[in-house]
Amino acid sequence: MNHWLMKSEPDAFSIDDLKRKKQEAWDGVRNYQARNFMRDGMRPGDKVFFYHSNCTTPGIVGIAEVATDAYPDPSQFDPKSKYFDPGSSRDNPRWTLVDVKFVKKLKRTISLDELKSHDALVEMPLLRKGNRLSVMPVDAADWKYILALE
DNA sequence: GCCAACGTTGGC
DNA sequence: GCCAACGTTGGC
Repeated sequence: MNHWLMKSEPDAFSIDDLKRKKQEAWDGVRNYQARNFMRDGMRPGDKVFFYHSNCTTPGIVGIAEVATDAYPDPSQFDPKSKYFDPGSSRDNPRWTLVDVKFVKKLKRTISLDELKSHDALVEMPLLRKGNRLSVMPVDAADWKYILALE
């Protein structure tokens, strides 16, 4: 069982959107490293920190769960989608995704500022300088530590 | 809105 | 294979 962190801009798709829809295909990831984590690392049942980025208080706002194995991201084939990738084909899809389902909202946002204030977490990919990955692994120990902050 | 950091593209 | 140009991310 692996643990993950996935970023979303709440204006585009928030934890409340996931709560309402219960499950969602995590489309639009167009970064190879993030894709590889979803394709090669994620398994149904893995737990995910849902992170709000690009907002007033960036931070972890909830828990989700990987609901499917990886499969091709349909948006890459749709010329009308902003995620359309003319370099990809149905025979050989470039981008994959997983479905993610809602587990719960945290009682409060564990903000990026707060995470940064814990020496125990400085090695987290999320807190490393310049990291822009939208999908990344979380150590089991860090996962427990952060959950205990809630 | 700014800009640092970083990934991708494409000319050579 | 190098690297400049460009686009995107995301905190601030």
